[in-house]
Amino acid sequence: MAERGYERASIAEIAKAAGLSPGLVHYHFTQKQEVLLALVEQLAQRGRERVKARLARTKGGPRARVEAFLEAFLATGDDAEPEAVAAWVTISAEALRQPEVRAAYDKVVRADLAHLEELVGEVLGRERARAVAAGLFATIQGYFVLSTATPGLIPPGSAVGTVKRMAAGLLDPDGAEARR
Amino acid sequence: MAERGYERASIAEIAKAAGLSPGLVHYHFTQKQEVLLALVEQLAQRGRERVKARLARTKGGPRARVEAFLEAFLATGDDAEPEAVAAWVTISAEALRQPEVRAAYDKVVRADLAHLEELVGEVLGRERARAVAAGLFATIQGYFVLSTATPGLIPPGSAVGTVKRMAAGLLDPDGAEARR
Amino acid sequence: MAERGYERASIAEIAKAAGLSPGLVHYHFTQKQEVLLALVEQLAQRGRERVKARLARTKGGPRARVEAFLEAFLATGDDAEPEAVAAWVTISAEALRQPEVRAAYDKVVRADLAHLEELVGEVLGRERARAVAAGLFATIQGYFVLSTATPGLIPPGSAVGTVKRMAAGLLDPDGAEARR
Amino acid sequence: MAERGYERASIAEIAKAAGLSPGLVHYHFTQKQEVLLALVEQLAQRGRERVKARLARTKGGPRARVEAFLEAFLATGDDAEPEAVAAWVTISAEALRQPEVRAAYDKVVRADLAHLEELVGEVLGRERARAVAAGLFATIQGYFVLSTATPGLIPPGSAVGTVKRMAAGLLDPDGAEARR
DNA sequence: CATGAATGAGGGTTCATTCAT
DNA sequence: TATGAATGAACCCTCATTCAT
Repeated sequence: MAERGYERASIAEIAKAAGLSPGLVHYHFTQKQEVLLALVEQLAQRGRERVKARLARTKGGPRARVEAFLEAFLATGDDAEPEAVAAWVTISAEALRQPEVRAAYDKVVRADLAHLEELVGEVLGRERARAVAAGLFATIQGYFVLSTATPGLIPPGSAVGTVKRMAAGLLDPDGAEARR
Repeated sequence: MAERGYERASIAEIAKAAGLSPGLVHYHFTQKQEVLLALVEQLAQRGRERVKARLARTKGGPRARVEAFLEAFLATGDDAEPEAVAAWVTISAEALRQPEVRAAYDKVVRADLAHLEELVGEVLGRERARAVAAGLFATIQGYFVLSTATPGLIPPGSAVGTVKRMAAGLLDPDGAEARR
Repeated sequence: MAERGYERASIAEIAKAAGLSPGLVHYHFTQKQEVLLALVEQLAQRGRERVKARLARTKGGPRARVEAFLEAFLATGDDAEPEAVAAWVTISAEALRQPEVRAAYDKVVRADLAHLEELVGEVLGRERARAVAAGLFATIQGYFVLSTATPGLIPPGSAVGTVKRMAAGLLDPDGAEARR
Repeated sequence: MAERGYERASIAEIAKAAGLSPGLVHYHFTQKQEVLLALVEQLAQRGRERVKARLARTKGGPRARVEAFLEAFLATGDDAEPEAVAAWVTISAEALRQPEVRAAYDKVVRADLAHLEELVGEVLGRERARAVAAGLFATIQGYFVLSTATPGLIPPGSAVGTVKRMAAGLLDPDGAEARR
């Protein structure tokens, strides 16, 4: 599904790639959609682990923790998973049409966003945390889309740095805005 | 295609919605894909006009012009076009798989991004403008995705304000970062 | 469908028998079920014509008209249509499960039964006509089933005569019962 | 099978309803068809018992015994088994296509019919008994079909009475016909 | 420029049946 | 006896595309 998209990934091909017979796929998954839902869960799980791992080795304060979260999604190192990113973009597109996919996607996004909001909340007051977290999260999603759909457009390696500067600006209590 | 997605939007249904016969659609478009490519062009055109209109009525300096650009994509007023946003998200997902769509998408994104980069360049030096513009553009794309795939998640009306604050932070010469 | 039954009559086979491509069958019939519904209509039409024709050439009184109706369904002559009978039995079985088929079947049966009831009503009072007509109609249906499912069981040619005697008994005002 | 029809009653579902595993069903029945054949036997057995029970408590003469037989199949009381009737209609439809089912169905019908013929033979001479019994049996089958496929059409409770009057007419030695 | 019937490949899904355990 | 994963054929249905008119 990451390679071909949801519709063009046929059950027959999925089965073949997994070394299964087409019938067996339907023995384990009632519908094709459930394969996608399972993928959502898998990616969500992997994402949570990445965040957890990054936070675990973060020594700094609240700001550093927010940055660790952003790095977990955007760092381009050995652990970058371009296929997972492509899968995630595919899922978000399917979430527009399939209610069940939307529900699963929504749940994952809410959980991640809640986590980021919590981290942001340690720096800012709660009232602004929601919008700030949502903005940073949107930036992550946007980088996902652009990095897969228009490869080469984003200056390589710039994503993490840029989003961190965005975070810095948003988390700055007396804001750049104030100084204008 | 905005409603059903590319694959599920059948030529027959498209024709019906347009008051045409299926055969006539193929008289004007060699392949189904061309309908999508035409949609890309249409949306791009509309987007350019929105930006142009916003910039035309902007009185402020360079910073205000950057903000006008951001507003053109994210302002939630009478001229909001949720269906166009859904179409755009669909297009970006198709760009992952179909080379021709990718090319068209890429072209549009590059043009828009170049425009934003130019506006940003009036504030910052050229060297940082690219990454900053890319970051802000990614945020816009991300808001597009989240607003259509998880409606209700983004605090209503917060997008423009948040992205403006992000811009302010990024455009601030001695940056919040510097003060840390 | 008359030959193989509803489930085992595949669209591919139906198409082939009709000299059509499978896709074309679905161009004219939304679902396989609609083919069956069309068959119901066709059989009903043919049935009505048979009754009409028999009644047209009947010279006798009300009793003869009832008998003409019965003959239209059970006479075993040149115009016997064993395949139509098999189709009708198949339809009645499908009517048990498929609501749409049931509705179509019900409509046809009600119309035929109403006609018979009217004919019977000319002999008996209205109040008993319903039950008598229903009984004779049931006998017709039963002969249909038995003649196709257990060929050779029914003494050849006995159906019409027997059901006419049944009718005579039921239509007899002072009934055989009375004399017991 | 009574609920869904033969084809749509999957082994998996049958197994589940019986609290068995699909594999075990095939341990006891070589083919799915055998499940249907077993059902035929079961229904036949139950039918024979019903007739036997009715005859056992019948005090009257030959005519009463014929009526007892008819009541065994059509009486609508506490012991009515609509599901069994639906099953029987299903079986008769399958008998049209599957030779083995036809054989089983044929055997059961012949046995029942022979019994009825015997009872009728005690009133009439042997030579007419066959056709009369077949007619009455056909009526029973027809009521089965109509009562399940078009519920509400047959005046409730009218079946037994009507078929008894039919029997009376047929069994009347100097027949209604004679008096016409 | 326009219609809409026609094609045929391909996809999701079901399911009787098998079989290792 | 019993399980339930596994198979693979078959089926209904969809749909982009073609084409005679």
